[in-house]
Order: sequence, then structure tokens, then C-alpha cells
Amino acid sequence: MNYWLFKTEPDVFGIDHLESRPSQTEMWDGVRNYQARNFLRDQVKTGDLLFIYHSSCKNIGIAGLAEVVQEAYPDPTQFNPESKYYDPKSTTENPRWIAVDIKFKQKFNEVLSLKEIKKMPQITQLGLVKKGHRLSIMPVIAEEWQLLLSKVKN
DNA sequence: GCCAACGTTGGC
DNA sequence: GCCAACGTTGGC
Repeated sequence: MNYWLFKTEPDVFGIDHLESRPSQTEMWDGVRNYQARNFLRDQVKTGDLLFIYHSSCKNIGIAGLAEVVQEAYPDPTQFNPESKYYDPKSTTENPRWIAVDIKFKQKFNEVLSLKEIKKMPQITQLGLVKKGHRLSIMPVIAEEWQLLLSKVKN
């Protein structure tokens, strides 16, 4: 089993939206970056756990926990001309983009802020603390996952 | 709103 | 296949 961090803008879709969805489950679509796509396609598996990370907002950081309940399938938005994620070069025979379904597990009482995470000397692998860190889907190694979880105030 | 750091595109 | 131009991301 693997651990992940999924980025999202809470003004658009955050941990609260996920919690209030039917079955607290949502299709994670719209990923249009090849590296992130490859993670979704090849490594994100049903049963994996992930942090929901809020970016581009007032309270930046890890806001909660979710679980992958359906692994890789073709992202339907790529075939929909009405969607802003429409990709005319993608075909049903050879879909370019991948979605997964995730289910809400927990909302943290306090967001574990990026500032705090950057202050943790043991966190060295996590993409968030690296330069650039623009991936919207990134792996979290088990040691760092446990450490981050232990810092969550609940 | 600024701007650095990336990713993508397209001419050659 | 190179690389300049352009677009996007995302913290600040």
C-alpha cells in the first residue's frame, strides 16, 4: 500500500466538499500533468491513503485524510467538449488522462500548515518541501506519512 | 498582484 | 531535437 498527497484548491473543491458528497466519495478528475497522470495510472491503488492538501488559499496545508476507493479509469472529462478539461486529442481507444475515486476519511481539527511542515527537519523527501513542487499528485513515503500524522492535532 | 519555477508548444 | 516564447502554478 502507498501513501499520497493530492493538491486541491479549497475554494473550488476542498475537504469540506468531499465530506458532504454522496457517500463522501468523489471522482478525482482534471489531472492534466503527465507525471501526476503516471502516478494515477500506475501506482495509485484501491485502499491507498492520501492527504488532502489545500493550496492557493488562506490556510495552506494538509487538511484531512481520504482513501482511494476506485483506482485508475479514463477521466470522462477529457471526452466532453463542454468541459474545461476537454482534450480533443484523446480517444476512447487510447485515453490520455486518468481519474480515480476517493472517499473522505477524516478532517483534521487544524490544518497542518505548510509552514509547520517545512520546519520539520525529518521531512526531506516530500515534494512539498522541494523547490518547484508543482505536482498535484505526489507520493509520501511511509516514514514521513507517519510523522506528519503524528503532528496532527485532534 | 508579483514573480520564480516549471511545463508545454511550435518553429526551425 | 533544440530552444525561445508562452502559459500555469502556487507561495508570498
